[in-house]
Amino acid sequence: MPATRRPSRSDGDRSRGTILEAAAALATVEGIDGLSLARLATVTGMSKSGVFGLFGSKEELQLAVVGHARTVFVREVVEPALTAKPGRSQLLALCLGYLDHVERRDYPGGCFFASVAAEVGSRPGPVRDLVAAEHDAWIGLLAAQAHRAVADGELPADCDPVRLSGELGVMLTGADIAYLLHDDPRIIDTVRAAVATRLASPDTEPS
Amino acid sequence: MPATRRPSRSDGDRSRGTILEAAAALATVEGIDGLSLARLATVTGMSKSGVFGLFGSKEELQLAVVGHARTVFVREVVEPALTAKPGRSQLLALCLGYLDHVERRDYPGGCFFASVAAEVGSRPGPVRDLVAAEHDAWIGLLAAQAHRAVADGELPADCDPVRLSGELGVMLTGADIAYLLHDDPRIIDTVRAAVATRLASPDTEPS
DNA sequence: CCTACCGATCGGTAGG
DNA sequence: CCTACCGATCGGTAGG
Repeated sequence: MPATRRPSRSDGDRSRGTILEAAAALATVEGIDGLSLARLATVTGMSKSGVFGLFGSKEELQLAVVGHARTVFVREVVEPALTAKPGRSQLLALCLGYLDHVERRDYPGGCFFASVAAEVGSRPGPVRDLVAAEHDAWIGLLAAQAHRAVADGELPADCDPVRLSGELGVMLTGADIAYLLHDDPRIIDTVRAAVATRLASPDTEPS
Repeated sequence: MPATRRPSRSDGDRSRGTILEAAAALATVEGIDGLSLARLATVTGMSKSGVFGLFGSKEELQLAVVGHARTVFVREVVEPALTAKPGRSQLLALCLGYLDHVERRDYPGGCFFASVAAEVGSRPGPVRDLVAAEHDAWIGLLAAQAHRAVADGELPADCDPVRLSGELGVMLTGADIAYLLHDDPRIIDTVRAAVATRLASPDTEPS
């Protein structure tokens, strides 16, 4: 049993991870289209064509960056909320976890998906499609807990889980962008309170 | 009295206007940093250095584009709402006017300020500062009507106009981005209903 | 306002 | 993974 490192995690894998971590953070500031192979090479100490070779094209790099950001989002926002009781509590924990993630500045440009969604939302292509799919998955997570909360009587029976989750998602994305623009934590607190209120009072919206 | 055109609006003024109109629309899709003098020259039929000369630098062009977008925003969103009765009605009209503006796709990339705020929010500089100032002015407009609504008894006395306007601003920005990403008008309808509900029910938020 | 040009940087390729 | 290179495009300048 030699002490040499296991081949199961190659240098290439490690390089990929290093690049993706730097790229995801950079993308929240410069945009996912503003990523440059040369800059990533400099940051990670590789050659430009070395970075290129690991991904095959800039678009493949961008798709890999979105996948990496998803992993981070699950770890930083979703998983901590899973300890809360399913239903209203977990729904609230997911929303507050998102706002904590933004306020913590896990990425310098706030929430990766809010930032990139605003950038690629009006630019059709595989990157937009993947970002939209991940966003749907996130809203679906909120909707599932909203549904459970209604089923358990924690929210009014006439509350539409899909509309409620859409409304919450909109508030969270908006909070991220307003926070970036002003660097003022009061807007995060305002949205924390608004989310809590929304989940405490009956859903009296007209259809 | 010769029939020749008045000198009060020079060719340069007209060229500026043509460029700014194209640039504002382009910026909502490609980003305000993605604007290129060469592309704007092609679109407007000028030479690249002709465009450059009218503004002096790319940054000056960007600042002029933000100013133009402000004019459009006032014309498309603010002014139509001013016919509504000051207070709760005008506050609602401003919010619904914003959502109409987004759904109408006055710009291909939705609301200019939401798009550009997400882009430059984490990038310090004059462009960010100007965008932030215009955003503040918009929220201030909402806050003034919220204040009036409270004073007139149209909203509960314990409703904080600043928090309410921040909350509304967040919902509107979030709606814009979600609509871009999915091209689904249902999210706009959901937010229309949420805004109406928010302005109809008491402000029961904890401080 | 134009043509013609500058140095820098881009994504990607050749060849190893 | 590397060096060396490609054609294209960038913001900006010179000179008129």
